[in-house]
Parts: sequence; structure tokens; C-alpha cells
Amino acid sequence: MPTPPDPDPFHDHDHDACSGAVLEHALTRLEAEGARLTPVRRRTLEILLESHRAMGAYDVLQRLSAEGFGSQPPVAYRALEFLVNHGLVHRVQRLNAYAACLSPQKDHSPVFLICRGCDKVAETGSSDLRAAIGGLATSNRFTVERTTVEILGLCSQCVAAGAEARA
Amino acid sequence: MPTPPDPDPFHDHDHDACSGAVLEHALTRLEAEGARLTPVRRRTLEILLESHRAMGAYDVLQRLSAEGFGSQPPVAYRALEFLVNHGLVHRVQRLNAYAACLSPQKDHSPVFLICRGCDKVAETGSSDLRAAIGGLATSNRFTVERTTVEILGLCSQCVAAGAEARA
DNA sequence: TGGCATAATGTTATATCATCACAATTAACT
DNA sequence: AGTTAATTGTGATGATATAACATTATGCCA
Repeated sequence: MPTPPDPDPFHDHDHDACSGAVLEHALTRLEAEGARLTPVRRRTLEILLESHRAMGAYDVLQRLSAEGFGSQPPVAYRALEFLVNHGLVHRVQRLNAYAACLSPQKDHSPVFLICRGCDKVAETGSSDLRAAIGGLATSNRFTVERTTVEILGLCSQCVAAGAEARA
Repeated sequence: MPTPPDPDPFHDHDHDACSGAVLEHALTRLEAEGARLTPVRRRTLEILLESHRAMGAYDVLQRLSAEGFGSQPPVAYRALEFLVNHGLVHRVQRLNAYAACLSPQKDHSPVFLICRGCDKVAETGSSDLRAAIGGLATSNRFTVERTTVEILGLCSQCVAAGAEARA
């Protein structure tokens, strides 16, 4: 059976609604873990949520610096590392970039769809995929701690726009 | 049902046997594609095969340079890019490193198991996982071109050795 | 409240990874 | 041999990330 008419995560996304919920959830979760969402950390998360894109550390830094926070790389890297460690932000390896997690409530292994046509990134997930990774780990006697799953290709709009050419 | 007694890809691997086969296969494939395995490219592949590890571009460069090839970064990066494009080498995103593909005969989406205890990397694959990615792509109307699947954790030996502590 | 320990922030400096631009060489094909 | 395209080499620079250490803020509790 085909799955129900999924929304297209690249284009059918109510961002304002999700941002608020994510931020609220972040506070709850961090409190439970005894961690502090300090001003820099909070702004860093907000910046990523507002942009709704994968941003490089130096892009984030520029925004933070312009708002009166420190201007040196560690300022951004530390805030990002904190958020990543608490599952509020993911690192997109292929882009050397960071994106706010949009479903922090689930204990998930995120999957990123990276469109090379429009450079947008969509976060999704799949229980089949988690199961497959679990099986792989078992049969290789490997203890999983973190997974990176990134799919590079073209989103539907870019395909429609004829962005076929593959480098 | 458990899968049959899989070999542990970290420790039960006949490397000499596979290296020769891989190299031989590389020649065949490249000829078919009209691409040339020049001396630098060949040595780059051999170096990765011999080390049987994921190596950084600058590590490869050092080896190449010591053997009389050029000493500037582009020398290594170009050879690696060529090999990656032809599916003979994979890039391990999490490590900013490169590893020779050990099963270049299959049209595969590789999966890397990265042990943070001993820093070894094992390449594997899974048809379940490929299927899950295919399903995800379909339900998100996404056209897949390349996939990155990397699993960070501990190999069996490192678990046995008590490398439990998680940063 | 004052004093201590810890965590967080800020800065300078530097390490690491990757690419640009252009010259020199080599290979492939008339 | 002559022409073109691919490949290689080099210097310079760009982009990403961390080390080391001083300073400030926070939490705790005597």
C-alpha cells in the first residue's frame, strides 16, 4: 500500500508553527537534563529555526556577532556543539552545516534529503531505515551510538524545473 | 531469524586477497569507462588499499610526495576526486577522510561502521537499508543520486575491551 | 551574604581541510 | 609534427574547526 499523501517536506511545511513548538520543547528537555539554554545558545537555536536552512558555523557566527555576542569562531562552535549534544540541532556532514532539529520530541535517527538544485535540506525519518541499521549493527556486532544518513539528489520542484544535469 | 555467522568486518578480513582483486577490477572498469588510471591515481588507490583505513587527504599527499609525486594539496585531492567519481574510493564524511571501496563490483550504496574506540572503519551494505532509502525517497518525491550512511559507535573488540564511556 | 567551585563566554592564535588560478607537461588523435 | 584536450605541478588563498588561556557569570552552601 502506498503511504498516505505525504506532505512534501521541502515545500509543504508550516514553519512558524513548528518553530515555536520546537523552542518550547527545547526548554523543557534541557531543564530535565539539567542543562542551561543561555542567551547565546538560545539565539543560536532561534537563528537556525528562523532561517529554516542548514547554516555554516561562520554564518551563524556572523549573526551572533551582529547581535552583540562574541565574534570569534568558538562562540558559534560551542553553542552549536551544545545544541547538537542535546539533540536540538543536527550537523549535516555533507554541507559542513547545521540545521535545527524539527522533531526533537522523538528519539530519532534523522535522515536528511539534500537537494543539489536549490540547496534546501529536509529532515525526515523512517522506522524501516532505523530497523535496517539495527539489523546491520547486529550482524556486524557493532554498537550504534550515532547515525548519519544523508541523501543527495533533487527535490520534486527541481526535477520539474529540469535540473537534470548530473555533474 | 538471525543471519548466518557473518564475519566481523573489522577483524575477519583477508586484506591481501581483496586488494589485488580490487585493483584488477579497477583497471577493467576504468577502461570500460574510457578513463585513465594514471600513476598518481593508481598509487593513490594502492595507498588506500594498503593502509586499509580511512586516510585524510593530507596523509595521502604525504605518501605521494615522498614517492616523487607533487607535494601540493591539489595533487591528492584531484586523484581522490577522480577515484571517488569512479566509485573506487569513498569519502567518509564524518572523518573528512577517504577509504578504498572494497566491493567496487556492485553498484552499491556503501555503509560505514566507524569505531570511535579504535578508529577503524568497516564498509558494509544492506539491501534492507537500500530499500528503506528508496521508500523514503518515493514518499518524499525525492530523486536520489548519492547516499551517505555512516554509523558511529563501537566495534565488538572495543566493547569487550571496556571502551564504554561515551563522551 | 561572602566565598568557593564550576560552568560559560570571550579572545588570540593556530590547526586542519579544501579550492582557485595558472603554468608546464603529457597523451591522444589527426 | 601539429593541434587539442587531459593531466599534473605549484603558489596562493579560502573555508572550516580547535587549542589555550583569561575573564565573567552562576550555583551552592557554610
